[in-house]
Amino acid sequence: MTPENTRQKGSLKALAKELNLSITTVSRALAGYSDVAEKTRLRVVKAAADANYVPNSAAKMLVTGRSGYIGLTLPLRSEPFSDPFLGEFIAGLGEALAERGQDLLINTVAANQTEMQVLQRTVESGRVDGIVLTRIKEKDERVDFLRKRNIPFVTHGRTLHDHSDYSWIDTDGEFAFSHATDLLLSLGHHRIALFSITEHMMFRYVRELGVTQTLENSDSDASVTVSHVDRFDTDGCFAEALRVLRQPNRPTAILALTDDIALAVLDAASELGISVPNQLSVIGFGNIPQASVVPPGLTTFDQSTRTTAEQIGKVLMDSIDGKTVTQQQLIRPFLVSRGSHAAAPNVKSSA
Amino acid sequence: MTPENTRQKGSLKALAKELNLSITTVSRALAGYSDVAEKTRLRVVKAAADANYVPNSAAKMLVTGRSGYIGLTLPLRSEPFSDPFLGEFIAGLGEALAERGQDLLINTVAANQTEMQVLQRTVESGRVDGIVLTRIKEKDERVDFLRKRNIPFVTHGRTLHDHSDYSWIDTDGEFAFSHATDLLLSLGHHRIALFSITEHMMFRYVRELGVTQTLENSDSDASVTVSHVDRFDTDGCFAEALRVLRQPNRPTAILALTDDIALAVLDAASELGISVPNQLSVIGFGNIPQASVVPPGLTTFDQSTRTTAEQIGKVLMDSIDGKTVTQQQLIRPFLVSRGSHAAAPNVKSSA
DNA sequence: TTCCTCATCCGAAACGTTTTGAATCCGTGA
DNA sequence: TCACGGATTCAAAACGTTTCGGATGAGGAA
Repeated sequence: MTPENTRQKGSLKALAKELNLSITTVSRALAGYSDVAEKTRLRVVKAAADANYVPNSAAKMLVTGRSGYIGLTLPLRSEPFSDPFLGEFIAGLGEALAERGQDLLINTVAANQTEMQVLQRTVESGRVDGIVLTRIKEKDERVDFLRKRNIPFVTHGRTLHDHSDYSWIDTDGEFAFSHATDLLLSLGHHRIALFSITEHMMFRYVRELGVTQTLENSDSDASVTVSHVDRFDTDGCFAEALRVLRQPNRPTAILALTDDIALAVLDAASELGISVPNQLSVIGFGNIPQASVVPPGLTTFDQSTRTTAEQIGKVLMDSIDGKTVTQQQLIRPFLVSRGSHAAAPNVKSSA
Repeated sequence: MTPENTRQKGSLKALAKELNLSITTVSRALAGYSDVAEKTRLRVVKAAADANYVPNSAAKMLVTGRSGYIGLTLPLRSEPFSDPFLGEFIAGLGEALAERGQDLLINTVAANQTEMQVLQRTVESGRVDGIVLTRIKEKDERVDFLRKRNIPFVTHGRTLHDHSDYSWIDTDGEFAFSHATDLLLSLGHHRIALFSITEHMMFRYVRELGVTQTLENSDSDASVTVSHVDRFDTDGCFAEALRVLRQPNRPTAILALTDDIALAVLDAASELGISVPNQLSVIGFGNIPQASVVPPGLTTFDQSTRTTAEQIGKVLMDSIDGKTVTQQQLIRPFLVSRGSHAAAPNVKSSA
């Protein structure tokens, strides 16, 4: 049905010759400059459409110095396989970029190189107009590099110090875990366990802070014990949960830094015949797909990954366009209340 | 610690001047040609490393005609949000490409354009050396376009007709559903319902085929009724499941074309107080994260998305290198046997 | 000495755009 | 008739590579 006009050799030159015009004029006509007569502009546009003309990306890039690409480096393969976060994130990002005509360039680091090398090559080769960084560590050399290199970038998450002079979007983990702690306290829980992670990620820091600060500021005599587990090691999480739950004075509530960990905790509870939420409350973070179907339903926080990614895309676009100075945003996750939390057992003992 | 040599103005020209050599020689030295003296080669390589030189991507692209990018167009936003498939797929693909130094270029289609337009622009602008296509329809114009355009591409899935002259990797859905049907028959099920989808995707066709063919070829008098639902419309799936399960002679087993649908079916069964697997067997496809935690555990097929994506990457690389003719592969999913299937109730009635 | 070969290096073209600064054309007012 | 100005158009440079076809120089054979 459609013309199916399959060009092979595309170029302004060919178009120009066909139209008896100079390359300059054709180029400017297509770009919509006002110094080309309306009549010829129409001629050119029509011919271009007929010839199925699309400007060569490399040539344009070379002369304008802009590629139209945003760089994102993929997590290393050591990271977990089934990560719903990644798909969501990319989808959200892609959408924000598409509106402005940018595309997303994804680099995976090969076996024989480091993420920093990939990042450096990507930036120095002029492949990208901007960079998105995820999984920010408390101290992150990638941030230092990009800052020094003076290329637009936005991070998902932030470093512990010196995060005032670059743009970032972060999930307000402190708020979430503070909220969760308050919730547990109000339900009469006194012995709380926090399952945190071993990695030095910034989000670990703020989430732990949310718990400890809230506890300190409360007039409750509740206490929290912290475990540090490898969040990608399900067996390890499970084992630690078993250990904690077998203690004589076991906690009545467990806060898990991620839903994956919460899942392992639920498993362990089930293994030990501990009923959730009657004998144990569990609250996670992330609202992964499993959360809604695992019995009795995991109470957790939704971090609206997609929205966050869209925000990141927008801020980055602004930054590339030179429109704004640095922007920083803390996005509040919201509690998804399901069946895994309840009032503490033995409520009688509440002062 | 590191030199932190922040170049701003990179170019062969600068390097050449610094070394008192011609641009040609520097270029050829870095490329490892044999017509540059070993001694100067070492000098050049050292200087390049010191200067932190990375060749400009656009310039290279322009002259070589190769970008080093593989194109992947993202599903439209109408698709479901939480799709673990996408992340897996991109991760697998990225990994295969990284080994050969290719990167992944992701295009999202904006609101005012079609996927075909995006694809065409991407190809015609010379942005990519090859294309990966997913979600193949029974008849797919994208395949036709790429074939005509004569650019390397590999599809995940295949079209119904004429799929012999291009490269594809597909999941053997026919095998899986044939297997599942056999399994149900051997467990004594006579009334089977198949929950299929409304879209005209190629995978629908082959999965349905697996069921019907197996049934025809068996000497059982079992029958199958087919429902067509919108797989992204959870409520619709649920409603249809309710309808089917409320029938006087309701099926004793349900095959769901995807795990999402299976989840809705499990929900409906639970709503009606029908016990799975005692009164109803349910088998899905995809092995999404929920499958392992939803009670009583969803029996389903794992399609090893990551491996598939890696294969696609490899085949595409071969194709770009001109190494091979078309390659086609059917990857067998494997059954993940969990708690949602069992022998049919009323086994006495087996002839 | 002269010529040839080999090793090494280099100038210039080419890739397909965008953009600058100038050229051309036309009508109008003097 | 001539100069001027505005509206159009264009030639050429530039972006940073790769590569083709020599150029240069040294050493050895005739």
